[in-house]
Amino acid sequence: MVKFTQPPRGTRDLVGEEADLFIDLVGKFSEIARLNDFKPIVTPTIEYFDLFAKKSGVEIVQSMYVFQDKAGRTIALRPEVTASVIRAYLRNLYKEPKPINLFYIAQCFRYDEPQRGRYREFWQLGLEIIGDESMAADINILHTASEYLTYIGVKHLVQVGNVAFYRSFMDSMGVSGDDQDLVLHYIDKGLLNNAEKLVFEKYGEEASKILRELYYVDIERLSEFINDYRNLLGDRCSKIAQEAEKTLSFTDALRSIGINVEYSPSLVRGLAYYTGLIYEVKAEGLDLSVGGGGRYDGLTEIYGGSFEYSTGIALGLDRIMIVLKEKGYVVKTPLRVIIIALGSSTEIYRAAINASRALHSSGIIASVLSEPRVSKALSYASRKGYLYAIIIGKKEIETQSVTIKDLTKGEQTSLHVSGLVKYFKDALSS
RNA sequence: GCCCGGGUAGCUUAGCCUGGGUAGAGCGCCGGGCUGUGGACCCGGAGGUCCCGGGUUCAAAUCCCGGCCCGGGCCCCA
Repeated sequence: MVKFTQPPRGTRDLVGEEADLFIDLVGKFSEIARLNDFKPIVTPTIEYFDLFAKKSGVEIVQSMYVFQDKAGRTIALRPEVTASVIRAYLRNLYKEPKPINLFYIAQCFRYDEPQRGRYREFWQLGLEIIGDESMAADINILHTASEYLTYIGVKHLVQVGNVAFYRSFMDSMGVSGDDQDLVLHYIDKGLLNNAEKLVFEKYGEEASKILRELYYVDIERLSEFINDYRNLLGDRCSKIAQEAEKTLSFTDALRSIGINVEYSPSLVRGLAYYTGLIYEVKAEGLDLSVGGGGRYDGLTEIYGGSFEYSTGIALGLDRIMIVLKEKGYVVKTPLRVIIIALGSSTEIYRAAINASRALHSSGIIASVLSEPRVSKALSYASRKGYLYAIIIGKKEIETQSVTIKDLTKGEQTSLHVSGLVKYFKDALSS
């Protein structure tokens, strides 16, 4: 039987240090995104099921939370945010000058079997750029993501792939769209043999040989490789050569700005509507990826808009938290003081509240505890980790003073109320 | 969907294999020692359908069967 105190499977409560960490990381993401001039976007947690059914692969659709609302609409909890961003763009932002840089912080839902780093409710930190064909957009995305990860102390590696290679070659070799999806699916799973076998049986030995070579080809040799198959590729040759060039200069560019990057031919992220460059972010010390994204040019068309370029990334906040927790990351806590109102007379309480307001105006965290016994109040204060306790009781009211106790040193001083803020400003700066 | 491990106080858990008396402990919480001075310490207290149901037995947290729930692995993803 489920206890009432237990949240549904695959969801969790964040309390204490975990909640602090969560809020800290969300704040820092927003900070970095804004510094890079991304604008926030907030979209609904629920969407029409069809929005996702159109874009995402079978896997995602099957793992969605779907239900009928009271009016019989088929609604889904979002499994990801990109579809919503594109929808919102088509409705509200299409007239804006391009490119449009957007960021979001959003919880998503997938009905998977929960395990380490995989929850049914999870948080994504996302960046999207709409309306920029150039590689600069992808660099901007990854640079921003990387700047964030570095800021919070997560060492990371970016793996880069490009689905356009496989698609173009397979187009040239006459591989059907469905078979292409299957091949990419196999490659994604690391089952090159299955992919080869499929291609061999249906499209011949030559085709499977090329597929294999493509899988192992070095990025530096890619252009050369494409040149070797100039005849086969025909007029696709120039397009794919361009993609190869783009991929190479993309990785070079990332490397030149100090990002750890590697080309990974087996990276295909087969499901969604990725059209070119794709990337995945691995954090040091975690098998799971902490982020992924890529180009999805033309997704706007699928939703009935005009063609637009777009690219983006989503970082998994829950997984980033795992990395940081293992590293022993601690959120810095600012100065917190507690004001002990000794007794419950209106005068004392008023003085205590006024003191807290004065401290707040200087950015100091202060709260009032009403408690007639000093020993209890101080016990609470020290166990709660306050550095200072300010005592206000009868004596203090009579003399217009406050008693400040430094809980670390055990020292205690008394001063006039007017000197309260200055005391803590001095404490802060020393 | 498949595979493994679990479910005993708010939390972490001992006990289960090898059946026996009132189910223990640590942490936390509350109170007192201490009516204007904390942490530490000492004393005391509250808090349990031992996941649920059935079976075996004089007797079940413990053994058997069924179910529910949770975590982790495969796969896939963030």
